[in-house]
Amino acid sequence: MGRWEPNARGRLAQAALELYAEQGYERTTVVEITARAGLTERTFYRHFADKREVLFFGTEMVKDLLARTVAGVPADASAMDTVSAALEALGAEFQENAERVRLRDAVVSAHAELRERELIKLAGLAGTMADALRDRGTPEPAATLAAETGIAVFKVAFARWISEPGRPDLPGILRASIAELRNVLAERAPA
Amino acid sequence: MGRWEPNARGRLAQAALELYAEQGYERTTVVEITARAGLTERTFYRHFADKREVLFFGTEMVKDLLARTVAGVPADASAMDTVSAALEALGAEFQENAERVRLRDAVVSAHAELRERELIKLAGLAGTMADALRDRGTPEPAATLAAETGIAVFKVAFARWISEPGRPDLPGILRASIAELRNVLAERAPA
DNA sequence: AAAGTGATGACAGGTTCTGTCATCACGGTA
DNA sequence: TACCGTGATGACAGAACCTGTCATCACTTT
Repeated sequence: MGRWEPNARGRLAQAALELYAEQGYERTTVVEITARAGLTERTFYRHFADKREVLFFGTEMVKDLLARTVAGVPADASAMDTVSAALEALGAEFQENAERVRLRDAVVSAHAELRERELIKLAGLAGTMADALRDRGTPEPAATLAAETGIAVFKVAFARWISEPGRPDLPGILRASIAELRNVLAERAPA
Repeated sequence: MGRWEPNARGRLAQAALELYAEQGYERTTVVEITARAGLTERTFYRHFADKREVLFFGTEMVKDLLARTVAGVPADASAMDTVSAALEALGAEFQENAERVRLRDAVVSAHAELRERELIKLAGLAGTMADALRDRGTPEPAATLAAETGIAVFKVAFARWISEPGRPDLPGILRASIAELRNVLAERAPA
């Protein structure tokens, strides 16, 4: 496997995250990243589609986690409870790598270009969950609604988790947010 | 007001939409757009922050519509019913300009870069609605949850509206989607 | 008529990203 | 041992995006 220095991809990702955090995303050039990783600009673009993607190549693993969790939920669970279980599993994983997740979020949140990429990745996660729900028998539009709503709740809960460093229970915040959403939707206009 | 040829901004936006539709977004250069509009590349970037933004400069008007509608809903309406009213107002406006909306959606949907921009604009709309809800007295996290969830439903309903050219009632699809979401959330796991 | 204002043109230059071909390390095969 | 194939990397050219800067032009104000 290893011919030159091993793990070129990982070295590029590490160097990029460091430089983006140290001096900002915009003021970091791809040439700087490759210099720190001991590679050339052209090689960067062989591993990552563009300068943003280097922060998002973990998305496939997240998709797998969500799809596997949805598939593993007992068949008699409701669509939204299934989505909830998947998001809580993701929340637990974030929890375990809190430091890295928070650093990465700080970098991404600081730049509109990176937030855009984050949002389309989140939309992809919703699509993955909707597919997994349909595989379990949830019909449309319920599957897509549950998945998209779940991602919307995740965004809100994640933001709360980030904003409160002393409150570490992301899965708990997720459960509470979904419960709160049920209340918001159950509230109807007075007669 | 008008010195040179009038409405440079509008001519640029029109030329861009035409070219993006005719030959694709990626294969259209900014120089081509400005040539069709009778201007120079530098002037394009004085009117629009980048090559994508030319398709999204109507967002401010949409924000105004949502904020005004939320502010105008009777004070005793629930948060989600208020969001619903705002989205239906936006849906009605889309309905009135169906042809342009559909053409623009076809262009945006065809390119990941443009979808990214669309998603961050939608996130901005959610923020605007959350602000307007807070101004009405809705507390957090209910305001943000209602706004984000509303946008999630809008995405689903809009996609359905686009996919069914013979079903023109976007406000109706929005109402139905929110009702469906209430059902999805009310469904609980069996004891 | 002169000065001021704001939009546009012209030009240089940095950065991102792609296409293309050469080079290198290693593994297999005779 | 010698040869060849494979896949990753280096080297280089170039298009397109985007920005900074200054000059120019049309129109307004005094």
